[in-house]
Amino acid sequence: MAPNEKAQYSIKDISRLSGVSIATLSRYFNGQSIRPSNEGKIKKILDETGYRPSIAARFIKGHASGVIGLIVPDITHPFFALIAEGVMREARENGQLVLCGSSEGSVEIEKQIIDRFSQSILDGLIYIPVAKAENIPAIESFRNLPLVITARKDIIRGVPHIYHDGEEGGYLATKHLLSLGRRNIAFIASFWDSPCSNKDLLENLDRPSIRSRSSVDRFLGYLRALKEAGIPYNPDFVVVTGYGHNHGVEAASILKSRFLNCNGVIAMTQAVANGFTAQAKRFGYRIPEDISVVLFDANESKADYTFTYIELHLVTMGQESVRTLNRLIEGKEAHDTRLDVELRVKETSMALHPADQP
Amino acid sequence: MAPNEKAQYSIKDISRLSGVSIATLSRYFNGQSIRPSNEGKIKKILDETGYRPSIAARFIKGHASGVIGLIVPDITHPFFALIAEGVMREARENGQLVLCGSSEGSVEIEKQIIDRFSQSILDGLIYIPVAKAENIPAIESFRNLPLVITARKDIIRGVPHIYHDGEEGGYLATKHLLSLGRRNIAFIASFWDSPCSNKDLLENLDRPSIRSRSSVDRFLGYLRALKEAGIPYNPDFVVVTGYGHNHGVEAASILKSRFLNCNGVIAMTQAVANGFTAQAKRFGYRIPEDISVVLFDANESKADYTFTYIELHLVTMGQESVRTLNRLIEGKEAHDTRLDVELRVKETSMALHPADQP
DNA sequence: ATTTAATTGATAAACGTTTTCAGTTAGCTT
DNA sequence: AAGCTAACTGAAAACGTTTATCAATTAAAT
Repeated sequence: MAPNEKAQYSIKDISRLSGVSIATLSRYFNGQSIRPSNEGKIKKILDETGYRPSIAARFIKGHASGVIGLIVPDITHPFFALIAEGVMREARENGQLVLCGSSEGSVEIEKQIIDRFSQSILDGLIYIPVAKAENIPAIESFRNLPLVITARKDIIRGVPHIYHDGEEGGYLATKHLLSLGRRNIAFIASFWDSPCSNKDLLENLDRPSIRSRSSVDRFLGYLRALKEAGIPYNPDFVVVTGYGHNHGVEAASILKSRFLNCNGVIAMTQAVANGFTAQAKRFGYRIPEDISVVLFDANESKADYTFTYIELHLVTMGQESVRTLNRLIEGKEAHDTRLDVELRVKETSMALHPADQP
Repeated sequence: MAPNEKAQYSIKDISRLSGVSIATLSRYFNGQSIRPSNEGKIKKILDETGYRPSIAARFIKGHASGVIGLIVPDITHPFFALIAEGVMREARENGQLVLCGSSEGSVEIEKQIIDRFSQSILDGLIYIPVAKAENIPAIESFRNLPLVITARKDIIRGVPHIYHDGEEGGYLATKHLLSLGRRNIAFIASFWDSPCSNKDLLENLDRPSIRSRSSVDRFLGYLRALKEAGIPYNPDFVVVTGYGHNHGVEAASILKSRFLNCNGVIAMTQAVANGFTAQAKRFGYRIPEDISVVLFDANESKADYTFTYIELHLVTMGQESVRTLNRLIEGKEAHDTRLDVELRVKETSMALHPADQP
């Protein structure tokens, strides 16, 4: 562990070079008003030296470091990358920096990251947990650290959560398919791991091993829309699987094997939707004529979506998380924020051919 | 700016509680051997208090902070997200943290980030520039900071660059299409912005406004493969555009308007490939029967690729960047690393129908 | 020219560490 | 048991900043 080759200048050097006292320099850097003539001298020397006060030294004295932490389950997943983008943007606009850790979907790694973060110089933390509350490791490490939980709800009591309305999303998606005359609507639920083998999500709504509420919430919206339309719930239309392309492929195979004459599908991600579509086409179905697909947004380029999707405003979610965190850092009150979702209809959305209507 | 509510315990408290001197505690935390009886006492108190030494205070004393910086042009682009994943993984395995900034493709924002980073507590920086060397802002801010440049080559003299062999990638892609009997191969080049309007890349290889070498390098490989096969270069087969789905769509329209009877396409990204495919299908072409597509990898889930692609080992690139940076931080020599690329043939790759062979 | 208010500088005490150096201990060897 | 090492220890100074104090200076208003 070699010593760091430290910044050349200290506040003492700047004082000497500019002929302005240390105290005044400190006041200048902390936004108090100083004599214009001094300000001129200081600026000149700052320009020449490129000096900046040391964040570390200020932090020791109880100043905010301007660094916030962000823990995401997987930075390569566009869903989290978009949130991260929002976090970084808002942080930057506030003059803050972001210390970022990707837990790669593992509780163990998440624990490691939290451990490291807790001895760091963070002013606060934005946390997207992999697991449910009871499994959150080292939760006491957060003791005195302002904390915001994002993209999850009801994880830790007394902590603000920023999330979107998954139930509404599921409802809008289902209602859209119904409006196209499609009544046999499959729901492909995605979980991080240990998916419940039971396809009937109704019986698993509160299983502690369920890694993400998203699918469950959306499923509740799906149920509500069906009920409103007077369509009885049939668990055979539910597939419980993962987030990837392969899971979409798998879901298509499973649904086919159930002989359901399904004509609408709700997928949690683009990857699942693509996998499903590829496989369904191999089976000879036309998409979207025979089966119409709706998915949930997680993409930097909305143009990539062929299908109608539910817009989740993920960048906004990231930004809002920082705003909320900064309220906490400033000692103000902060509360949960539920962001709205929106249905975005694409040209591929197609009414079921009248001949096929029941 | 409210003061941070600081960690409860300091090394003094631990000293008082354990009856061991501050100096010995410090030595203990820095891995020097201490008397077993003291070690026992210390461990007991550490368990009770959860105390960790403050990174900031250590940094002031010249210790490494264990924090490295990462600047990417766009964290939502899978290309960079994968590199970031590699960086974070390797950093974590070394007990380091990553301060991450996304410049959103803007030189201005990049400048802001560099500015903030330079007053921070970084041990070193991994930098994926948006622009070419002469446009890199505040380059002097790096003066004393260990620096590695990733996914770019020949940007700053004397600084290690970690990049992949773009020329070889272009060559492999082209050769693969040739091996399928396809000789009319289009090359869709992508640039961050201000693409040269001139479709003849040959005349633009050194334009300073070209934002990314990737397309140019791959283009050189394309030329080499054509030459080897004895096919004369025809600039009409080149389209210069951007990175998005819409650009793929546009490229298909442009190529069609040139009446080229193109039967192979090389795209820089999945988005471009998808856009191209969608539009080509609208024009009535069969993919891959009529036109075979090869693209360059930037996806967390390789299963998403329908098409044959060039594997870029982006996570490895991130990891290797950290390894190189750490050599610099330790004061050792470090040098450029060129990572190999590989051709991954997918089942959709299809020989041109004999009837269509020239 | 006088009053008032705003700014200044020297100094010193923090903040939580590491480092230096002189002093202490424990483990060996006679 | 004494002597000799080698390993360990503790007090205090240092790192670069902020903050508080207080007397001294400056600028603005009358």
